[in-house]
Amino acid sequence: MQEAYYVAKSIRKTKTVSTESTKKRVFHNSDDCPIRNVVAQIGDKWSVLILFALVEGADRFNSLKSRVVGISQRMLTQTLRDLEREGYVNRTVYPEVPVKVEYELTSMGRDIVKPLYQLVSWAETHHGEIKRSRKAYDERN
Amino acid sequence: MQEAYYVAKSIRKTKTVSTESTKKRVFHNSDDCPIRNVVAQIGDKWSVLILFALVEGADRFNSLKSRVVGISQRMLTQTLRDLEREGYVNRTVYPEVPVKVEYELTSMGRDIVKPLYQLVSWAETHHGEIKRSRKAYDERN
DNA sequence: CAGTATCCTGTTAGATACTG
DNA sequence: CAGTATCTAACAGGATACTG
Repeated sequence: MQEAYYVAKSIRKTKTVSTESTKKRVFHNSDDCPIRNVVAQIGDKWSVLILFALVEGADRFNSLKSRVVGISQRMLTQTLRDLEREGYVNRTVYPEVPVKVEYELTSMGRDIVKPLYQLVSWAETHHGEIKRSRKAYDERN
Repeated sequence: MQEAYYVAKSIRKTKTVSTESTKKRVFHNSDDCPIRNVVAQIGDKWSVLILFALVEGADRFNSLKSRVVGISQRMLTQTLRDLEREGYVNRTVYPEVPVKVEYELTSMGRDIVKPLYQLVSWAETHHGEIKRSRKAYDERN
């Protein structure tokens, strides 16, 4: 396992005596921790679905709205703005009448989709196992 | 890109006429969509950090509490329960006095950490780029 | 030690109405 | 068409006090 700056060696300055002093601490500092700062961002309710929709190519606002089933206009706007701000999505306005706005993945957007696919692929494979685990847990609790 | 059941071909039954009828729809159905159902679960504030802390081996409640910096007792309990329910974590009570409770990754827990590392590794690599993108966005808006 | 139980606040996201 | 603006309900999560 690689050692990252948000995972620092435990500086045993606390008074608690432990038999295991080799374990690392895991920080969540919002500014400097990629986990909270990057993963948590795309871990919201709609980001991944929008990114996956855009993998198939540039698309317009209302087309996305109908393809990302269940999303509200408000959340589509807001999540697209967030994704644009992060650098995953480009927004292009075509000054026609009526106006046309296209969203497409940046190179970084196409890039982050790869590890996301790994994760989603894992999730698909283990989805049944997870559902069984939940069911078993709920039955014994 | 693989075609999953949460990504279905667009059934063009809406009245809107589109020049691109080949794009897929992306569902978010909570019960059947692994994205919402698995990814969103571990996308909360503490799950990934706890999983990463447990990669180093089984650990006890209060040790975890000090290692996962900033987490409250309430959220540690709650997130551990969720992770246990999903099947990522095993909880073992040792009936000593005082009681000792150990948490450790299940085989599935050790397994999901792999794609998570891929994602976090990506995040580390691109963290600077993302921060610059945010700054640029904020300056022009 | 390893939690529960309460209370409380900020955020998230849906619904609805309106606009250049 | 592609959004804003506003209101509100639900939820996530922190602080604190208490317990087997």
